[in-house]
Amino acid sequence: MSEKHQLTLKDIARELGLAVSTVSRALKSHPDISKETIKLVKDYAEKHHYVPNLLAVNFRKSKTFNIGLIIPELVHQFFSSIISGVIKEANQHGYNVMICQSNEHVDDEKKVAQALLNSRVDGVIISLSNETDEVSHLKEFIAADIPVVQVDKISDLFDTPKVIVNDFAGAYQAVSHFIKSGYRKIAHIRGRLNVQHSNERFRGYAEAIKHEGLSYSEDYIKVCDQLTEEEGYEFAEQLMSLPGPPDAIFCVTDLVALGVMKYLREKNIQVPNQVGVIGFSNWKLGEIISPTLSTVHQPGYELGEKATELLLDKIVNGMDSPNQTVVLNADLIVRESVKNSPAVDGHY
Amino acid sequence: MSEKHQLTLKDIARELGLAVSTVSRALKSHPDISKETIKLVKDYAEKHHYVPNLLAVNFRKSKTFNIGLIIPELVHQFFSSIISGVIKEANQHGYNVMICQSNEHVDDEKKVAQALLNSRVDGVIISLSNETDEVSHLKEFIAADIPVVQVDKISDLFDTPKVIVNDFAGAYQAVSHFIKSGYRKIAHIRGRLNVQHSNERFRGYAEAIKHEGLSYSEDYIKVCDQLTEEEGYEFAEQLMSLPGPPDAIFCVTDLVALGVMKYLREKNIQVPNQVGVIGFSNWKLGEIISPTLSTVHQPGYELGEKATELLLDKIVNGMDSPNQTVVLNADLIVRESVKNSPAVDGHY
DNA sequence: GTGAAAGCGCTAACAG
DNA sequence: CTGTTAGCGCTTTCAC
Repeated sequence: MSEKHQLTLKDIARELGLAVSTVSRALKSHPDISKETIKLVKDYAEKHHYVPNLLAVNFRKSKTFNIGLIIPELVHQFFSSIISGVIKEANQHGYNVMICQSNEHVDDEKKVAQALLNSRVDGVIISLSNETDEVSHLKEFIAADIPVVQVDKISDLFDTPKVIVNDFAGAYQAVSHFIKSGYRKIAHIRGRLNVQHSNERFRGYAEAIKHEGLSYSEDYIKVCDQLTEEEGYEFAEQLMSLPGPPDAIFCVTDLVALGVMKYLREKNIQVPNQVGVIGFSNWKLGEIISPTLSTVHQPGYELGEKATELLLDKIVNGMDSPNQTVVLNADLIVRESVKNSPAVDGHY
Repeated sequence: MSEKHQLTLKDIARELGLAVSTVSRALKSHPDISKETIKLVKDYAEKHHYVPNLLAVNFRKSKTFNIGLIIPELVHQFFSSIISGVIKEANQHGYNVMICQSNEHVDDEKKVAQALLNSRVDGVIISLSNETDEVSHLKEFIAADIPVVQVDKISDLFDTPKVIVNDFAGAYQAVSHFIKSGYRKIAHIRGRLNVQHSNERFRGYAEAIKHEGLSYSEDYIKVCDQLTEEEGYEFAEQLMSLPGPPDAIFCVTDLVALGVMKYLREKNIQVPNQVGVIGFSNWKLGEIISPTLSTVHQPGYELGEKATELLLDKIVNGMDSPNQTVVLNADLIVRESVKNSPAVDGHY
């Protein structure tokens, strides 16, 4: 294998009988440099495959061109969509992404935050762990002049740009669709009371029902703790055993909806004719089961893109710009688990 | 906000009346330095939260402490498991991971390879795209003295350390299990003829059947092109319409198996009693459908860990060590889609 | 227009 | 044991 001493500015300068600084400026088409010299240098660089030593450039500029991304877990369709959006947007602007997992634990979150701080990332995007209820470890970034953007799972205690999904509108849309399709007794299996997502989805559910002049009984609201299929199954059983069982169930997430569908199938309750089901998140598996699951799509990829856009803006233009909160739409995807009444067809 | 000029070695040297080099060496407990000085310096550094400037260190050492990871797609359970393993192992040794997607296109693969080359990563882990049939773009890494490790989707044209899954043994295990459970007419929906995975799984199928003194007819072998649920459904229909339909179907991947199960459910063919089904990959959704799907687990996380281990070895110890190929086991996970004959219980 | 020189923070040979 | 010195490759004043 040949000697692979990488070509440096010095080499080019020597060969061309120029000064290093001239070569450096020529390569960036500095106005001071004559057209001829620029051409000369650029041609030489191209011909000999000059590649700037990023290590040196970054050192000189005190920039790593790395941004940190802290998410609860990597192996998860929603989060990997976010990651994908972040990477694409970051790479497009010459930045790398350092991915860290908190595993939904605040201790891990603190550890990786410290690591990112030490490795001098240029900025950080974070989606908070479920356990996180104070943000001192994140404020250290701000203290070190490193911008932060929060995405999806955010905290009001921390003033940064934020990108979130409109859970309220998504839920509202789902429940309205139930009503337009002829369902009247709509139950909701919701998530924990202290989680913002769950509260917003619940609010969307309640508002949609109210807006249509309907009402729901407290019996129709069930609270999931772990958001598992088993809980869905369990709560479906409870709901369907009520004296007046619901004719539609809106679930806080797809996995819970699958548990519900499993129960209904076992009891030979027809979906969507006897009971309609809508989930939330648009997991791949909703397309695969039968009947296919109607759900509310969360635009993970776009969340990642947008968050990165906001972060790069802060990195490039400084921390002083105002901290906006961007809200992306969560849209209903209608599949077989909701019946298709004529009243609805008219609308779409 | 206070001035946040980061503390440097120079600062410490000045404060302590020492030379910069002494401070540098003290911080790494160099044997030449006296215990007292070491303690003095370390205490000071600790007290004032000295953090080495990685940019400078890396520049000096010509090391980025970045490794590149090229995978076909991020939003995919198997690949995100690999990523997760790579990140964990890399971080543990002070390396970052730059993730790039080829989107299963060789053109994208070439582009990201070039980008990684330019950004001077210390090493690369790659899982080839389906389209990749020549590896000149990867050999450039070797020419630049950057070690490469291949994982899962590999090429024989490129001599590097490799980490793969024992597809043959996994398939063999699955089909043997069918036979031990009392199934005799076992079909196989396989993948493309030019894909190594598919061929190995087919070989495992064929060998297991042969070993048990059985045989299969060519009618029982179907070739999937896209590995979709639809193809599974389609081929299940074809298989079950044969004059002598199979009593078990081994599928090249879980998604195909789900298509098969969908067909069987619709035709009211009982799984597992009339027909047994086994998939491959251990996707999350196999646990959720009913009956739950037996499948062969591919250890993605472990693949990622092992590949990183091999890569770091090359990075640290140089490129000259021999290129080993590590084969990890793919183990059968028995769930409800295979009947539980007494003959089997005895074995496990 | 171009060149000379300084310096980013750190490491490592070399010298005492 | 510790200090001096040089230098990694690049950018950026400041001269000419």
